[in-house]
Amino acid sequence: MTEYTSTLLRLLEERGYIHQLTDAEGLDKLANESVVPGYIGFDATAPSLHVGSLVQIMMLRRLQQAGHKPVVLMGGGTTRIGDPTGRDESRKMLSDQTIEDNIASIRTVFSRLLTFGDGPTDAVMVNNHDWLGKLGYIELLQEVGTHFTVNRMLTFDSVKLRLEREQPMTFLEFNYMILQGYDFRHLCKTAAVRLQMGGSDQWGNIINGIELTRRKDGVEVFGLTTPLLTTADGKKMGKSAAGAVWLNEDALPAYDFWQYWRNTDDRDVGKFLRLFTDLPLDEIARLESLEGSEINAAKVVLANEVTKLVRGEDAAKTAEATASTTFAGGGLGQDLPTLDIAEADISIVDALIGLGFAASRGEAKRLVAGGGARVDGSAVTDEAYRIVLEGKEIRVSSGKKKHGILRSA
RNA sequence: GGACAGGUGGCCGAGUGGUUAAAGGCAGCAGACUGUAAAUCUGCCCGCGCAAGCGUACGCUAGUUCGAAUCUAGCCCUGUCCA
Repeated sequence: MTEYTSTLLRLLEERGYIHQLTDAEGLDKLANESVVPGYIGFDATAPSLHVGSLVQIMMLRRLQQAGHKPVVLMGGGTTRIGDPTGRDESRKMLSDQTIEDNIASIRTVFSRLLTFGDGPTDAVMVNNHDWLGKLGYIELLQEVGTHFTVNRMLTFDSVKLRLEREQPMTFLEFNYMILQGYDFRHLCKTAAVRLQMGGSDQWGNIINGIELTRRKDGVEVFGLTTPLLTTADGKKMGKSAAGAVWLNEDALPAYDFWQYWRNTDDRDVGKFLRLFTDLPLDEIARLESLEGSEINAAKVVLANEVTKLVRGEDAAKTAEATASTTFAGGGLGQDLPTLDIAEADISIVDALIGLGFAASRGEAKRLVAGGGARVDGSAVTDEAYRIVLEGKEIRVSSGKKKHGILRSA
């Protein structure tokens, strides 16, 4: 398995990115001979990607590190269709303006992790709406319609599962795989792209593009998928207490982002370090071999490194400082959520809501009744309790991990 | 267009006239134990209210009834089969 000779495949293999590969030998050879432009497609359904997409983004980074050219494909066109893969329900339609805005917002993350420019190995970003949007229906049918059989399309998991579960699949969505295949061929022709990467659920879509390119142009292109990333307890990555773990700063504060990684399951530490940081492998091996509570040190390193890559050095430093004063010192870190109070005092319930720890008064009261609310570290069980500020900063906590600051305005 | 089946809380899924803010499970939150981990156990889990209680909620609308998620009619949506 690990007999690769190219820098690219060795790098991807040893850091755990490879799940399936269409033609290992062929790609290995190609990567040794020339710069390989490779792309990954991203949906523009939200203004930010979340950690579920981070593997893919990191893979583009590895591609560049290995001396190749990353192509970021924004699905401005395909997002209008909606990828049915792994979904039981049709995606709601987004307006053109929303999609454009989302793409602009998502772009900021890539600029941190990839080097963009005009050079041979500089990253570029393209939008498939630029070509899919212009495509005529008859033209599309002629171009690709002859190369796809419905028989085969029905066997793809994305379609088959939906049918088996008796969930509706619209004709619109049914066309998604065709358009994605079209993308691959288009990029191969116009940008010499030879490789498409993606999550393991994208295997079928990727294969379509490969076959289409081979049949239309006789060019061999390659596909590579990453393993489906789950946390050790079997959950999909990317969800946390507050919801999705967004990559964009304005969608999730750096401190929360840092905390997400800090709370990694013991068993995932090594895997995540390899995938999501640039640390050398021997260093990672040392960190992941830490036993018992010592592994917490490795989690701090993980949180620092990932935050540094995605949010920048300053964000990582501040988040770590906040965490260490808050948890170890019992003090107040500057990165905690803060609530400015104009009055002399505030009820515990309002404070919890104001800090975002409870969505309603009832929820806040339940939290208090359950013994989960703390003021300056000591539990408050009286829901009528009022916090008196007296000009000081006061720490209010929900449980052991969520802390916030009250401050006199 | 026709026949049949179905649309319940974030998700899955019971429930066929009052005892149903709606069983059970999952997810989530909190407590205990720990290491800001996992596993386990316990509590909570629509909103407002200190409370009694009130308001909303079982696709939509209009009815029947003292009383409806449960019955009736129309409509919308989905699936399967037929045209």
